[in-house]
Amino acid sequence: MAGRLSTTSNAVMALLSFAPMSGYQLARAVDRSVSRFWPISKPQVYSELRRLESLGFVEGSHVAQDGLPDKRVFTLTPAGERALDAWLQDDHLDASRFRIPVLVKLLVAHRVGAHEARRWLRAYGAAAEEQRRALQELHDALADTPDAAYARATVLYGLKVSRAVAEWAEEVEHSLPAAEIRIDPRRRRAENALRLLGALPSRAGRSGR
Amino acid sequence: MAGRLSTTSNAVMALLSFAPMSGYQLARAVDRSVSRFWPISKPQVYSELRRLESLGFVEGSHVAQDGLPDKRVFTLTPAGERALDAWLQDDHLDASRFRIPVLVKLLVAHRVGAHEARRWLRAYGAAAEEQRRALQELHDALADTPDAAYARATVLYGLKVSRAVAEWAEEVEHSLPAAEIRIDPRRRRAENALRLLGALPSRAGRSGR
DNA sequence: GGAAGCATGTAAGATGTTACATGATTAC
DNA sequence: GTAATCATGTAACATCTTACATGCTTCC
Repeated sequence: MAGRLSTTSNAVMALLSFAPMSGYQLARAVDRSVSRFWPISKPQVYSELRRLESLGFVEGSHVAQDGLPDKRVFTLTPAGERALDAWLQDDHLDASRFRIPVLVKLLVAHRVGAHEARRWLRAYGAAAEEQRRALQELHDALADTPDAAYARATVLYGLKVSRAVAEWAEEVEHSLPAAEIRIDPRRRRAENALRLLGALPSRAGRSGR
Repeated sequence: MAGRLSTTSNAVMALLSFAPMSGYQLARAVDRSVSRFWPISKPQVYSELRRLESLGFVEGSHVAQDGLPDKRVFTLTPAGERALDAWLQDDHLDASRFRIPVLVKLLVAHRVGAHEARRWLRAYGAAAEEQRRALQELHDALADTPDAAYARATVLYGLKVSRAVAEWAEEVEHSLPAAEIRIDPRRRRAENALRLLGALPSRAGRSGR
């Protein structure tokens, strides 16, 4: 068992644990389920299937269809089930990753001024709010399906995070310095900012959020 | 100007806008600043520098040191500054990406049972709480540096998100079905779950959170 | 005076995305 | 009867990570 499987591989096996599927169907299932917190593109699904097949964790069988293109339907093998369960039981998992471009922009917002920064925040906050609304709806819709307990928990995660993000945008928008000199404050402030960065702690052995 | 620059490239330029740096210094600066919301590994920093140099956005100059290895110090060129500002002003930016392995596990938690799921949630919640605490400290430390307004805002983001996540873990941990049959409930429940997935909305043209 | 760590970087490979291909079926 | 969309997938490329290399300097 050399070389541990990625979260992506395991996500694919997780979906196949529900039912055998073709690559195309799998990609669609990803879209409706894990993509919210673990996106996998369609070609990526196919290459994971190739990898998993070569490991003996899934098994494809050719199915001719009429009217539609032939397909290969993949089934999780017993070895695949074991690998999936081993992953579930493994305590040492990858940390979550958050990548948020607005924050990168914000770190150099002095280049464009507070007015522009407020525009970003409004737009970003509105998107978060819209997201929150959609997830709230989904969460409510799942409320009376007891079998959906775990799925609902994942929705609740997104719901709480988007709420926090919307709040953040609103709060920061209003706390930004009201007026700001725009006529080349860059150099001076940049140097201050740099000194600041030096003072920030390193995240060398960081534990994921 | 064919082929837009990635957020990563722009993040590198953003840091260079503070001061010229070698690849090594840059990688360290990344670690202390943007890595929290936009991680960039060291080799990635070097390859971005090569790319940016070939585009004329940064310029490297050889510096001999004594005691230490020689280095190349990179400076943002005027064209680089323009590219950075163009990116800042561009409204159509990449969406944020969240990748959260626990949620993948949670979607198939019926395979291991609620007891185990609660363990995951406790561990994940504790990590989030620890993160929150560290960020709170950092946020407080920045409170009386007016120049740090934007940096503080980025810290506040992480702070609010980790607080939301810790809350979520706690709440879900306590709302999970108290007892659960573990003796192969898989197949039956799996089919239910699959039907459920089919009912979930697709995220085809999703707007980032 | 050996081990650990710093400062500088590269090579190789894994992971992930954008764009394309193809034939049927449905929508208007 | 043409345009869009579905169902199936592949090719080419971009991004990012893990592991390695090298010589100094500091620590104990």
